Amino acid sequence: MVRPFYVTTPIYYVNDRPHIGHAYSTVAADVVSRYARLRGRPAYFLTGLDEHGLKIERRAKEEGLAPQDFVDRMAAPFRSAWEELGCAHDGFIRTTSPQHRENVQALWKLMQDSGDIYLDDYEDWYCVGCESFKTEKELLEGNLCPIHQKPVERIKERSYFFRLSNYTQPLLDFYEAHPDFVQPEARFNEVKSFVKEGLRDLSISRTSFRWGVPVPGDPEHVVYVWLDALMNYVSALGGPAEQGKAPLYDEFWQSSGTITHIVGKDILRFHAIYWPAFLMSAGIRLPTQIWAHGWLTVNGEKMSKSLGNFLPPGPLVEAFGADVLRYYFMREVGFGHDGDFNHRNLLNRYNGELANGLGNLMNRIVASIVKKSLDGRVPNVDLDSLEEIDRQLIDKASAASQQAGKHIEALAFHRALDTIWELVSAANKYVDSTEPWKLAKQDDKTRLEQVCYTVLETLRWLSVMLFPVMPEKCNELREQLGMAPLLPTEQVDLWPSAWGGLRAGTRTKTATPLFPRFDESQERSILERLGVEVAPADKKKAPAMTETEQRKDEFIEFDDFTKVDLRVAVVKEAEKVEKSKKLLRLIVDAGETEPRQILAGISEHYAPEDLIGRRVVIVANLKPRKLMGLESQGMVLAASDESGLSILGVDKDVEPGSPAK
RNA sequence: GGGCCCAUAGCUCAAUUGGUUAGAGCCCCCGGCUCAUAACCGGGUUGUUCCUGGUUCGAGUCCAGGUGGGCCUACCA
Repeated sequence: MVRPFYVTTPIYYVNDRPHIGHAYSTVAADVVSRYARLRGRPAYFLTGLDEHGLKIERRAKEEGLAPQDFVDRMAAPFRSAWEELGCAHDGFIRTTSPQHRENVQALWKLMQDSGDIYLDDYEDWYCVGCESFKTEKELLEGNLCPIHQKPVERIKERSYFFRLSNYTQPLLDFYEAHPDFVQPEARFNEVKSFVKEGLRDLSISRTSFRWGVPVPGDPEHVVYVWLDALMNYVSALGGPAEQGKAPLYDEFWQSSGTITHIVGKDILRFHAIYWPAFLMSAGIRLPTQIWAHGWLTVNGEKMSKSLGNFLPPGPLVEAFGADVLRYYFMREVGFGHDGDFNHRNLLNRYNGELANGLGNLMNRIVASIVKKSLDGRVPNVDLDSLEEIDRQLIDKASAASQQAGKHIEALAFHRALDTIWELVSAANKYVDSTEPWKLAKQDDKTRLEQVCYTVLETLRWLSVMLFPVMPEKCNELREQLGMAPLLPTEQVDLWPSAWGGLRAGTRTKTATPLFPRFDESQERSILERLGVEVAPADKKKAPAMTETEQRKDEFIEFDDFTKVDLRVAVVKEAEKVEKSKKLLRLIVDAGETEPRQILAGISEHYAPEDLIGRRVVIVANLKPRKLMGLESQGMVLAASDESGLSILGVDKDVEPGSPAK
């Protein structure tokens, strides 16, 4: 029950400034770690920064700074962002720290001792933005990286390799034995099917830049940034380098505690495949779970610098407060799904749930009825003499507490909050049904006290259950209840389970409403200040695609057909493409000044020599495309059925280049 | 090409894993209340559970096929 709990966010690349995507991951990690602490578990929450790599080295140079000075400068906004958001991390790892570098080298040696590292030549395209090699087929037209749309570079170097191929089966066995290793399940399936295809050895060193951790014993090489980065989860705790004198490492990694890595879905492969393989090789225990969450769009659009909707958390925190933003993150989108950050929606949830729901419940009881009729004090009631309707609310609270706890443990934050709001709603209903204001007028003091106590105690429960998500607001709520701030203590489970924790006679306090409602003009000015364009009359939801539009005609226009430039061409040369099963490389004369190179996937059906001299029909204006590193400047038409494939030709020797129509 | 996931009210999502009449929230309309932040409470409207078939006493749930969407992966010209 008191197993240690270790949760991490990804380490963010310092080249960026913090945005709500980073904030979302970090808040989630903060929420689970706060929850674990409330349950009395020792918890450690790690976040940090990835500060190495070619991109940083270059950026620093551009700015005329030493790399270390550059990253120092870029690190500051992250630290302050997490502070503003109330993310109380225990550790903040930076990959340039000596402790981290030592541990990366220690990991390297452990992997080397296992015989999993060897030296070989490597040549391929490299994208500086991704910090990774790209295969030909991934590249866009003109050798552009598909992610960054920037040119990749041809890099040939001697490189150390990790025998990832040896871990295909061990990984599959591990997945089999740990069916919850990756969440959500659909993502786990993707990981498994990727591994089942068989893994190739991984290049894990670079000589093309210096800004990284030197390979032990071969300082010409720098450790591959992903190996470097993944190691942070262990190095932050002291790691294998500090063997025997790293109490955090012993407590949170080497114990039987839970280790949860929260990651974005884009970096799942590194965490679910490479990282466990590295650890297996080094003989270090594996994490318990990798949780891949989705992406946030902003008002329905993908967040990007070029679109100008790159959203830093700072101004939002300023406008709404950290807890409101945290609440919105956790409430709005199912963890694991993609979601949308929508300002309008945030305001609706704020007014509808926080202000009208929870805030008003608190206000109507504490600042009004209890204050006016009970002298602002928690009444003394006999819990055994409560009425049925009181017990129903208590039962509801009990159920909510249990359910919400389970949901948070499963990182289903939206469900947890859903459950908790059912209780808020039930409590408001309870107040309406019991009508304490009438009891006050009727001088039915005993009943009035019972009703007020029941609501006050419900509020106390809520102040605990919502604490992981809204720590500040919950402590304010507690202050108004006359209670001390929550102080999680190891070995003590504070999660609500016993009714009656609120002491009779406690003096409640009235203060400003917890969540003052925004009226329309306030909403407008907030949105204006944030620079959000608001559609006047509820701009119709993204028009998506209407079903009717999708049903296109079965026919195409003649004009459509004439767009296709079909021509007769004569095959001049033909050869098999090396290492390819299906492709033939053809040089054809299409009546143009230069011959064309066309790749055709017909190698299984035609021998190259049988094609030379034949007339074929080609699509001449097809956009060129690279296949196996060779550009194909057109397409050879062929018909196929179960028995095979047959190239289309002409039955007279028409001139090369003749149009076909 | 191979694979995975999904499809439920106008929107966002539930449905105890095959069990009664498919439910919430938001939105909209009507009513009540007046302690409260114009808050709260009640009532009302909206469904071919994507389609077709199958298994079953019983299917939103399981099976087959199809359609549409998302994702992973691949030498699709």
